[in-house]
Amino acid sequence: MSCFGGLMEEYKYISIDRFDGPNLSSSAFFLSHCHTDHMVGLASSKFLQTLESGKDIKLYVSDVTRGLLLADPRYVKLEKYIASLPLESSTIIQLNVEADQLCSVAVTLISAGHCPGSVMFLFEGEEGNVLYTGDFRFSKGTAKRIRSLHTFDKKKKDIKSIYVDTTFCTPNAVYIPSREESVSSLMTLIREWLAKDENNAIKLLLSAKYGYEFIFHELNKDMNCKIYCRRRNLYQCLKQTYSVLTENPDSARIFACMKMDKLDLVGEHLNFLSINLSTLYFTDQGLPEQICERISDNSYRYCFSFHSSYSEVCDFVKYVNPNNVYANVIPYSTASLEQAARELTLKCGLKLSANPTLKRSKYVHLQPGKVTNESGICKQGSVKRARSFDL
DNA sequence: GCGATCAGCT
DNA sequence: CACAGCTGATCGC
Repeated sequence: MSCFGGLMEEYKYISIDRFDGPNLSSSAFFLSHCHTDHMVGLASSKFLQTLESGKDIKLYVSDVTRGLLLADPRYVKLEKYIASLPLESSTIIQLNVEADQLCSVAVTLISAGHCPGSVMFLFEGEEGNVLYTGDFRFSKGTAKRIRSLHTFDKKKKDIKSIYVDTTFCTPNAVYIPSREESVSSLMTLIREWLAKDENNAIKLLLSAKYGYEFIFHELNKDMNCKIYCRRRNLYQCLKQTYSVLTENPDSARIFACMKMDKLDLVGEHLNFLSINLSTLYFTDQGLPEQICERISDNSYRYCFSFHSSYSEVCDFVKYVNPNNVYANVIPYSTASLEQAARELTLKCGLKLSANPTLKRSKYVHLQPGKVTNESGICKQGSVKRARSFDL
């Protein structure tokens, strides 16, 4: 769950993944992907007023994110102000920072492998090269294949700061099965259950709106059937996914449902096997290859993650070799963003630059959805100060 | 009656 | 179990 407050130490005139409070003074906005903890304030009238101020303020997103936003009535009114940027190609953005002060920054979108449309943002300009990862899932070795992290002569770019998805930066999540491993095992179970009886059906319990599309596609290929999804209409911009889903429960044997959705209307005559897709927290005693857990005869829990494991995050951060590391997420069993950044830094064996300005950081990182006043104080008193770790 | 916000739940 | 999101209550306009 993102705790990023929206503002970075560098490029203070832009906001990313937060659209409320102090962020409303920003001159440009970036949305990394369509999960609600990254969209706080996006549907608010205050944010719309900011865009309508006539200062040419835009919301920059990937093409797919734009399509997903516009499929949701809450965001249609933002349409005029949404600018989609291409992947892996640097775009120079001019910004009206103050009344007569122009600033420019080059931004590159990097596909983040978290959910449809998800991207990282690489900013390059006077404040140095800064990488905001958003949420991501990269397997080991992905970083060296990302062109925009390299110069034309294939040398690594110098990265001043990285703002990292530290969701699973905890010793319990050093290893998480790949999506392929998860889905392959999942399909065996589903195949067997469906073959047993023609009234047998599958209920996939999901906890996020987007991020499970890989499963839908693999199941569709393997079982040659469409997957029921109440929210199929949100996928209109993704023809492939749209085509493997159905809104008609009568024709389906596999039902993808949000955990809190009431499914009472669907398939009363069917004999359901429930599969809860969640990311297990692997304990020190747990077997790393453990993917599923049987809860009862007709209920399983399966590990499926759209965030990188701790070792995948380390592999990426080591490769990028930044001077400063900031955490965007407080991992389970970790006290603070600072601790998360410190531990990640140590684990990656990074040598950080001593930068005195960072010690005076006033940039608050917030718990999502808890802003109650203009000064950005959380209701629960959980204001987090962002700071990189100086060795 | 509407939108915004929040507690509670999964 | 903890990846994020929905429902329903309440408040203010």
